[in-house]
Amino acid sequence: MARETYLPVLFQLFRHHGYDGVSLAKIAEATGLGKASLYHHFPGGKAEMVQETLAYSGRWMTENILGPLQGDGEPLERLRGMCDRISDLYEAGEQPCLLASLTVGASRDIFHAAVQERLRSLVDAIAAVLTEAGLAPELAQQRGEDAVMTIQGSLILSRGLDDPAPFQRAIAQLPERLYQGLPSPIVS
Amino acid sequence: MARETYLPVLFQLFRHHGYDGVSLAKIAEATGLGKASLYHHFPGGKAEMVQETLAYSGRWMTENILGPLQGDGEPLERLRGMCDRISDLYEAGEQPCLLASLTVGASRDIFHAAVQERLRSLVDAIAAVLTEAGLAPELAQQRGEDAVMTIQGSLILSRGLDDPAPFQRAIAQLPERLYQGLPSPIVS
DNA sequence: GTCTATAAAAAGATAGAC
DNA sequence: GTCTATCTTTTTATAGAC
Repeated sequence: MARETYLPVLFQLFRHHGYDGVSLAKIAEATGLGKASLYHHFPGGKAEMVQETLAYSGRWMTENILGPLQGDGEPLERLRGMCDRISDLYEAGEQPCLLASLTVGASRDIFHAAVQERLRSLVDAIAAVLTEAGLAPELAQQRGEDAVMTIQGSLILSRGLDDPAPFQRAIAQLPERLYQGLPSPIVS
Repeated sequence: MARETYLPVLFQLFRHHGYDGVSLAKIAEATGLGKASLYHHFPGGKAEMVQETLAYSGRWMTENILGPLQGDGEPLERLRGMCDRISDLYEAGEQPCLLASLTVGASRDIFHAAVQERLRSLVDAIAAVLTEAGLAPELAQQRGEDAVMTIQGSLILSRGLDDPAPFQRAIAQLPERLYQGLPSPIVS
């Protein structure tokens, strides 16, 4: 089996348990591979597994979020599409965020640069859409940050409360909130 | 030394590294105690240390946040005071949240109920202030949720970006945002 | 590419002296 | 209340057969 086969499993493991919470024994069990086989696919051990998992989720992000955001539909529609994909990624508020989980413990230092770049690229992509829609660049940047903090915060809250409603409501309101003060196209 | 002496140290360790990321060796080093001495103070081991740390931070929360929120000043002033204490707690966006760190890994299952109760009590306390100020209860509840998700999300973002500005801006804007649509008292 | 076996280190936990 | 010493289990990692 090729290593890509195991990336979805690793993704689930690391987003839920973080770096320190995942042992090779757990990975072996979840993948069905022996420990030695894991080292065959990932000679660098757990750190390399996380690196590859980050790259895997980064490809998903680029393809499903960043790409469409730079597309050519109406800006507001692109933001709505983004929220749909965000909801998919986190399964309507039931699943944790890999990036957030990696900011805890030993992994913070190891993967900080990668996490930072991923957060920044999402903030920037949202800001670019809003700028294109006519918002002042500085305000657009702030709203990009608002969007990401809303996603992250609503996930923490929904999972902490065991209630997906706050996440779902926040995501549903997000496009209009980001678009506040901008002319909605083709209202009539 | 009494066990309370070590709670601030444990608080820092667990908020930064979570449950799985903190070993007894680290705790021994940070507290200056031997492992055996730690078991003298906390016979239940690491799990009991986290329990006590949660209780410790809960007392701080009650005294500095929940109590003042139920006080008798102007509602808007109470919300501003809450934001000041929140900023203290997280050192203007530099420090992570214990509750959020405990939602990762093995600790999620163990401490989920405690984390849930803590989040809910903050949401409810904010909602109560807004209801008192004249907001419809359902909307007040949503804004309580918005407040907590903003705090959590801005922390993740600021620490992820290595830039305290998003946290500081979000916290600075929070009281007025929560108060939106309500009459600000004594404007003239 | 996967396995069994094994080694080396770290982590959690306890006994018993002071 | 703190320590040294020790034990057990878990974890990471590797060697080598198939």
